[in-house]
Amino acid sequence: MDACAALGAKFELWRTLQLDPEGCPVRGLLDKLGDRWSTLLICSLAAGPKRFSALHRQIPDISKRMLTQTLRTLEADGLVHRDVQPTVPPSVTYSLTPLGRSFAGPLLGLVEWAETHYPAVLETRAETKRAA
Amino acid sequence: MDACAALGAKFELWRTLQLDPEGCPVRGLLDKLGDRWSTLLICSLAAGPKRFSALHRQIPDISKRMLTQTLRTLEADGLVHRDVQPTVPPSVTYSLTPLGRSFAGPLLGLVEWAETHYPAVLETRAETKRAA
DNA sequence: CAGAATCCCTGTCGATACTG
DNA sequence: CAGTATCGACAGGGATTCTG
Repeated sequence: MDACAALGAKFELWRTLQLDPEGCPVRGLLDKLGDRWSTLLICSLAAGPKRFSALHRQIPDISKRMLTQTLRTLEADGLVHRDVQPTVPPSVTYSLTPLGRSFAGPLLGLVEWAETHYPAVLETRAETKRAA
Repeated sequence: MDACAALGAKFELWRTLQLDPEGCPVRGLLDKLGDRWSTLLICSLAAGPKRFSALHRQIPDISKRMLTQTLRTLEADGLVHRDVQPTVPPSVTYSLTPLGRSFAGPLLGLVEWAETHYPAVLETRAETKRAA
């Protein structure tokens, strides 16, 4: 059975379970990880633990608000560990948990697919635009 | 080099390229595929071609509006093929393109990770909630 | 330094009604 | 059947300001 058939089979199974978010991992997890910043932060932290301001410098176009919020969500989901040193000024270091690191494999697969096929997608988009 | 280090290395590379969406596949593609419906539709179509109303029945809580819109985006990106039969009443069949099918592999990896680790995530979420 | 709090705008999305 | 059109609600997210 190829990946395509396997995916279809899984979908059929979820469907019989009403596709509710609690029971469907795709909806429960990918909804969260699918936002603009989560995956990017995981990629950044995959290179090693980083402090809040270091993360902010690496991804300049995220606001402090969204950086905080996204990190907290990832922490609540158990993918990221937040280490607070009670010094003055405070120093907070973020790192991937074992669970977060275990996510690197599947994510890398996705990223490699994206790198490989992104040119083709851009080409298709351009054609669609010309046709319109 | 494990997946985690590989991911970190890729991030470092993108960062030197300004992380702009045009040059960064993660931002250019996962932003689109990361919404609530795209991956679900790809899963459904992975089982085989389906007509518009069949897709709608399989995913009851998507509106016709979003179903149309999401399918059109996937078509514009070259992942989905739209086949219109000019009959009365019209019959439109959607299917995965070869590019779309090639996406099934990485997506399956993600789905399997989600299935495996979703219980742990739910547990962590529950703990966080209790602590709050 | 690492946020918390507030304001406000924008796009996203659902509901509904209509059409070829 | 397979959409399109329009409206309105709501939340995502940016900018700014304040704090321990």
